[in-house]
Amino acid sequence: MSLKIYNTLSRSKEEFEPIEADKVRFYVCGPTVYAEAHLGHAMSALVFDIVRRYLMYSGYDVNFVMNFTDVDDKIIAKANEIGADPYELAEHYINEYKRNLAELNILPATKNPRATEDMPQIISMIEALIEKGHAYEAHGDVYYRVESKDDYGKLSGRKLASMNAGARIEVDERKEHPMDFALWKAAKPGEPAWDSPWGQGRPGWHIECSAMNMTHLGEQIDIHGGGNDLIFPHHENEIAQTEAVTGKEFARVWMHNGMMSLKSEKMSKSLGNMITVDEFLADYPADVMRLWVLGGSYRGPLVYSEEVIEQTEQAYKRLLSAKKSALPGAVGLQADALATLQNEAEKAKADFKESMDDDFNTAGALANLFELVKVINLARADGATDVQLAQAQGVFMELAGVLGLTLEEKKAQSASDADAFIDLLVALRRDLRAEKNWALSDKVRDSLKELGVILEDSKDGTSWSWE
RNA sequence: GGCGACGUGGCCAAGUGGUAAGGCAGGAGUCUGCAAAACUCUCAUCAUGGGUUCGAUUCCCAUCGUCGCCUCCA
Repeated sequence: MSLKIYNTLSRSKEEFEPIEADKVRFYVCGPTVYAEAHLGHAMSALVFDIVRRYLMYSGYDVNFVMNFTDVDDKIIAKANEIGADPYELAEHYINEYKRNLAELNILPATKNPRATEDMPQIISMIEALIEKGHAYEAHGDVYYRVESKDDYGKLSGRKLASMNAGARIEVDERKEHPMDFALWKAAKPGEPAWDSPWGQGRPGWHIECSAMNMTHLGEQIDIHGGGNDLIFPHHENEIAQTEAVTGKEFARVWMHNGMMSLKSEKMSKSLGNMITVDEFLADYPADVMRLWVLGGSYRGPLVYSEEVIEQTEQAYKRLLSAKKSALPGAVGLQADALATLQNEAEKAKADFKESMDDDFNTAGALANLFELVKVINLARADGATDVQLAQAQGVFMELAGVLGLTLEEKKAQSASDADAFIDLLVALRRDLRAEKNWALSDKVRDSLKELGVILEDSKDGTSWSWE
């Protein structure tokens, strides 16, 4: 079995073959940092984290670069609005973003380049484009000439002619063609600006990604990812610029995640219908967010609703059940039953890989994981000992880890302090139960539940856990 | 208007030319003082209408519906 990935460029699944064997050059478009990260950002980041983890699991050495757009109209506008320095504003949100990623158990990028830190490369790339006739200067601005290459539009499947017809944007007269886009914008008074051959100014949005790609990964990369809202114009323009400069194919595979929506409307900063990552994580473990994303197809939309999140939370609890220890009085499995358990675990692993190899079919992989949960729980119910469960549970945790699930149950702040008292209550309750004082023993159980401690009785004793 | 995606049980969601994974919820059991957990059993004919085929949910066409992009956006 080999990995197949859906390539937006060809609109089909293709066998994945990196440029250099065993190495993957992976670039993902990060956010423009002027506001808190919302669940849509989290979805995208999780999708590519899962892709990256699976590539690593498959033996690839992954060089994962995600940029931050830290100079842009929105950042400047927001900074002016609140009277802050644009650079510091960006700095603030970059740190917040990184904190959110860490909380979501997303592996840190190999590199997080920022537009403002690669200015010389951006400028020299624009110079190269002008030199080759793909760009032109006009009053301190520099525009990319979309008609200079005849494959413009190949990613998004658009033809210049048809776009022209529907253009409702006011056409800037300095442009040769309405679709020409800015590589460099002349500075207006008070805006952050850098020196350039065309005067003071700042880079356009698309060129920074091209320049950062080239600087940090090289002229050609294996995978370029981002939200599907970036296909046009952002990624289309990135391809145009980069290929115009290098004359080589830019990215082998273009991956795009679907959008998150809230009540049938795309969640976005500009629409204001967003739930921030912090808001979500205040109520649910990071694993629930990840599990929710894993439950669907990364290319499709994800619709937020309380009901779905609660369902996901229940599913999460079921996943957790596989980790539990053997029952107190476990007598051990017969040899054939143990063999079945281990075979099933290996089968789950093989099925899991097969699912993931098919364009990261996480919903299928998750189903394979749940099948393993069932097998483990069944073995435990049949009396398997901890030692006998270990192999299957090891496979289970390995696969969960590939998906980035930690399955760590959250502990109360002062867990270590409380433990002794809870143990004491459980011991007292055992005596109450021995005396068949059900009223009091139930009261202890109910009261502890209100404090977030779950008691579970079995004929061999009582176990407890934090909710 | 142009380009694209999608429409599977109450909810979420895989998948296949030969009658449909998994999760949540529901129903019935086992276990238990009770509860919880776990386990067992149970719950769909795949938007609609045509067509191709021995046979389609899966291929083609049309219709309806939902969503995304075409402007900043993960």
